[in-house]
Amino acid sequence: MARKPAPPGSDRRQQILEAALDLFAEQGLAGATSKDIAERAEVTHGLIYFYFKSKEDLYKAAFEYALERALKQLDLSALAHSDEPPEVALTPLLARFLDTLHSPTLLSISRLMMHTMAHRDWRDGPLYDCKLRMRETVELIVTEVRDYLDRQVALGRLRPINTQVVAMFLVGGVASSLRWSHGGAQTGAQAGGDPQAAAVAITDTLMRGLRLEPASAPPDDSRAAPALAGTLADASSAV
Amino acid sequence: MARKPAPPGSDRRQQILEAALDLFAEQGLAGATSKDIAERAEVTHGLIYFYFKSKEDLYKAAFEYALERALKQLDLSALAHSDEPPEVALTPLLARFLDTLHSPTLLSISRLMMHTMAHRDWRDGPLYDCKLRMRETVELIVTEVRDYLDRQVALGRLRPINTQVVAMFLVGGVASSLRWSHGGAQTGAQAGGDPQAAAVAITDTLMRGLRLEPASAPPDDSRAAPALAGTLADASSAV
Amino acid sequence: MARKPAPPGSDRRQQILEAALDLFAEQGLAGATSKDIAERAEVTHGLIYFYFKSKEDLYKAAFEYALERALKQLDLSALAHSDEPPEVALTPLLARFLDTLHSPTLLSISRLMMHTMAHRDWRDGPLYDCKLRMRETVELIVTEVRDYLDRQVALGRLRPINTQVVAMFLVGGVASSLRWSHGGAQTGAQAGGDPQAAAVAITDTLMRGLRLEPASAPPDDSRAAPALAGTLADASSAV
Amino acid sequence: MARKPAPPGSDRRQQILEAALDLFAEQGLAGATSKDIAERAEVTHGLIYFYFKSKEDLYKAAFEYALERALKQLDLSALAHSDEPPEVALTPLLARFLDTLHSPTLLSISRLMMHTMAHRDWRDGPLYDCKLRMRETVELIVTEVRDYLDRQVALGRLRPINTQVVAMFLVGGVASSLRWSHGGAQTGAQAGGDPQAAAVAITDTLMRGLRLEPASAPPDDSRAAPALAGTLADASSAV
DNA sequence: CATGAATGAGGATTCATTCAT
DNA sequence: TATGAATGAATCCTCATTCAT
Repeated sequence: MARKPAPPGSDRRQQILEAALDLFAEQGLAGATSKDIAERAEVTHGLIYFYFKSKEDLYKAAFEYALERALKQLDLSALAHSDEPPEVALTPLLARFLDTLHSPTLLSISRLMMHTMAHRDWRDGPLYDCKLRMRETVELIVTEVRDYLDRQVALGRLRPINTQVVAMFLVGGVASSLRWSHGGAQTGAQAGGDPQAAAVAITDTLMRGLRLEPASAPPDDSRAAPALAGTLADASSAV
Repeated sequence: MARKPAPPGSDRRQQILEAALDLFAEQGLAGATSKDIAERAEVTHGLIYFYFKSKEDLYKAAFEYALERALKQLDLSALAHSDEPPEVALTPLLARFLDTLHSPTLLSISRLMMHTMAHRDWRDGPLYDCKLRMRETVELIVTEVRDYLDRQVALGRLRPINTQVVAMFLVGGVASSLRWSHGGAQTGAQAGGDPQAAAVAITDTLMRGLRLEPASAPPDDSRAAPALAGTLADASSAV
Repeated sequence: MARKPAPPGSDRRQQILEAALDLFAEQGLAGATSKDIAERAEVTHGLIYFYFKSKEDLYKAAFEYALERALKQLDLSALAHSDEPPEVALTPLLARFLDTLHSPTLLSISRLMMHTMAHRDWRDGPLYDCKLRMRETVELIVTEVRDYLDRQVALGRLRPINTQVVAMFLVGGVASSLRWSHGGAQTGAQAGGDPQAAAVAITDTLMRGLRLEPASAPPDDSRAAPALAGTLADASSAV
Repeated sequence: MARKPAPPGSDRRQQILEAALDLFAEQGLAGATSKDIAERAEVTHGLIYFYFKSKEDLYKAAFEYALERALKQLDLSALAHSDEPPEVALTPLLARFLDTLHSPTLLSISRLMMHTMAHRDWRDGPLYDCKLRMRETVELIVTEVRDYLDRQVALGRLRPINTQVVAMFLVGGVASSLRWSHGGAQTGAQAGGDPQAAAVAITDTLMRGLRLEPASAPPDDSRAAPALAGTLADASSAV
């Protein structure tokens, strides 16, 4: 008695994935029910188990789906191999990052990832795969940024600071913005602020601190720089 | 059938709270079961409902309990009214912050907060109170830091930058560190890194970017400063 | 784990309703357990919540179901607009009423209604809807009887007595029979008594008191008395 | 740690009984909780089990307590051995009966009895004792009324009708009034009007139907009586 | 492909009852 | 007498999952 013969061009699997993304983002793996997901996808809940092995499986699929979408929108390729100065190469990337995290369409993605991270998961836990995947991705991004910074240092534009630490701090600091916006407000745009402007402000301030400045106080730096290098090296693992 | 007469000196309510904190941190509100909580607290599950109205109520109580514990350990009072330079006043605070977030005893607290934030919660949702409480707390901390920075600016130690933005970035950036550590690893201590050292690195770098430096190139600054001021003003709401 | 594919032609919803009617009748809303209902309906308890929102909802549905069944069996339409004398119009109605109340199939219905009435229910209590429904129904019946009596008075067959009061007493008195039978015995059929005869006895006696009789009719009495004696004898068990 | 030393003159047992009466009346045996009863009695719930073996036991005690109170207020003694005409002996009794059932203080008693009767109870069920007790009591009342009617018949005031049946119908009919008031309304006085007037109307109408009228046929009655006696004997078990 | 009835384990919550104090 | 913390069986209800159609 399969009535609705599936309107041509409709992709039920996609609908389910999209609905799952939203609901898992709102409620987490345990909180979202398969019935609710089916309802939001305008599909009967039995169908979920045609396309996905289990709820857990659906979570993983939704996670992967979200991750890919976010990475595509982020477009790291612009940074790869770039030798442009930060204002040209880095700032737009950060702006896109902030955009990604705050855009209404992708807000659920960042929330989904927060749920994924919040979970304490043992090696055989349901979300463990997702957490591994996430770690990989963060490393990918940080590496890309670090490589860019390395090139800038080589070009003599930045002080020879520990680029790994700076990359992590940069990415982490920007990412944290979503903590406050999600944690605090319901509109997601409450803070209003133009992400573009925020990106400029952040890179500008940080770069100012990293810039290779001939006129800076030599005695202070000579003492600070080595110490800093050491601590940043250690700090890398903490960030 | 009330057998065990409660070993003297034991505080069952406390035990339950502690167990709830751990389990909610690990699994979230929906994922943690009252039975598991009772088991970890070494208490029968019926007793939970003697001390708490519902699982939700227990979550709120655990959240509040955790928040207070974290704030106490953070000890903001050291920063209040301080006119000491950043190395003396700010760095130890950040170090304590990082400590708080990473210390094994308080690791569950930060995870609990991630769960709280990850949740999309409507005005009448179960975790809404917690989210409000969290927002308040973040604001409290940021305000304290901003006030300190304002005083430093007044003393001529820092450029007259938008202190609100800087405070948010500082706090947010540091806080983000727990994202990566929790997101990636299972040991919680994997990143190892001395929080003390990380705090030094972070404040040092940021302060370097903010420092009022007589020797810096006036023409560059005169152009950069206004632009920066403007974007930071806008950015304040975004961070 | 959906095994049994529902024997064709079976109406699970009906089975549940029927079982619920029986058990709520026996034990009341609070006393009957959903597990027992499911068992009696030969259905798994989960299924109850597929067809009904809650136990309370099931109670209401069972109540409505019972009420409709009773009203159909009562068949008030025979009385409506009738100008026949009481022996023809009223007595069969009462007989059917008694039948309804005592028939083994419908015994649970009357018990269910007693439970409903016994409950003290505030405007938002679980059984309030049922009580309203019941009041409506009683009023419906009483009104029908009163209208009939009004017509009889207009035809000069009865004294111009307060027909509302008489209608209520008639209906109430007959209904009370179930109080005693239910209150006392466990077989439900113990009182045995032919409801037909009881109905005759009751209308006969009451009508004798209401009849417009200038001079009591000796010939009528001579015929009535033996009949009365017999019917009252039978009725004794019904009252 | 027995703090409150029980104000002298306070009878905790009584308080509990009273509270139990109210709550069992409102919710039935299963619906009322011991904690609620304790609260209404302004007593801790542990104390209930000092005075009563179990909730069931408390129900029985409350039932007995209520029954005695109702019987006292009914005061059957006025009818016993009375040779007064119905208007003098019977009508006031009915009026008191109606009063008892409707008086706010005793409303809970009648409700408690409805709960008791509504219950389908097997020989070993929790309320079985109460149902037996109730049957006894009804028989007691009916017998008293019947004996009175017998005396009236002997005095030649009433036709030699089956007095048992009449007594049952009288008591049952009157009792039914509470069905409507409890089932329908909250004021208890909605339909009924003045219980006094109702009592008059009822006895008047019934007596009019039973009165010995000069023209009635004696021989028929003499034949009817023996047959009647037999069937009535059976009827007794119905009460 | 799609449906939705059916299952049953599991989870939150209640509550009668006990008992050390 | 009186208290109230503690227990645990029982209850209502949910929900992931299956499968005949």
